[in-house]
Amino acid sequence: MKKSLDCSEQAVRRTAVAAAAPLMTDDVILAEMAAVFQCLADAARLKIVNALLLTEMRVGDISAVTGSSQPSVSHHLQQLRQVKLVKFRRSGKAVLYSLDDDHIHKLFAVCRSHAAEPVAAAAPMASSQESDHAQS
Amino acid sequence: MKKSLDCSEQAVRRTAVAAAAPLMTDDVILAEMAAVFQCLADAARLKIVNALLLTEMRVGDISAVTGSSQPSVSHHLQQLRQVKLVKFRRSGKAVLYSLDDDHIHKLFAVCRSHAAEPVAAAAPMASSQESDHAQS
DNA sequence: TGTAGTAATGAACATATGTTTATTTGTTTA
DNA sequence: TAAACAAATAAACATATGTTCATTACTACA
Repeated sequence: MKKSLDCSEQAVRRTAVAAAAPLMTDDVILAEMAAVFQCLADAARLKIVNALLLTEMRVGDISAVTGSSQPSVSHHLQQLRQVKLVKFRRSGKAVLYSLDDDHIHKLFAVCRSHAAEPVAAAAPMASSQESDHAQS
Repeated sequence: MKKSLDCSEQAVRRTAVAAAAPLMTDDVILAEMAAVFQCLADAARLKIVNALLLTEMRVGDISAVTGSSQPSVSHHLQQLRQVKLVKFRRSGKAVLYSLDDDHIHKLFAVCRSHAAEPVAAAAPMASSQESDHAQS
């Protein structure tokens, strides 16, 4: 077990890993981020966001467009408000909801782009395991 | 109840809402997106992603850096692989994990930016309700 | 071949989450 | 002020999720 000026891949990695710890995002921020992603981790809420990408809407409209019940939409909107992804305003007897800032637009767009990506097109190479996708 | 060429705000909104439905993202894609966000909706997994933003690592390294148990990290990595956010390769007896594509970098960055945002800095204007944040 | 070292799997548990139903709150307008 | 409409709230239920502990499967190397 003697190593002097070890430049092996292992050693390089060890160094990188050691340097990683201090660069980790603060736990409080990570928790906030998790809450934001959590809000987007539901098809019903994504549908709501999708609807609001197009125009501001009343709760009832959203309910109609997405097919979720009124109380359900109301609950979802509250969660989305809590993480500041949507905001609302009153107009007459209606409460109009809309997306809050630009982050939500980006998150939706990037994720859709990722989700819509082809599944690495099952290339006809031998019969290597096609599960998941390791490489090498 | 007679309206001819109604240009009221309500009517304009009704039109927009009606036009929204056809523009909704496909349900299958939305489900995929929800799965992706779901993977990011956990502080432990976000911590793993955060670590991998910096360098590729072995499961054991990730376990050490994040403070999660080995089986827990392994489970999380599988979820992340399933939605193609991370990939892996073998190097000797180690299995090295890393982030798969650029989407995950963007998602993490945008979300962190959103989470780190100031809470609308409690401006000293009268004593309007400071809960959530509606805007008149 | 056999023994470490490393990662994946599986079962079980406690907790968190989304939906429904029923009800309440708050605005508007007649 | 009372009726009508719209949205928020609450309780309850079934389902999903993350963790732990124990065990199994690989891979490399002696």
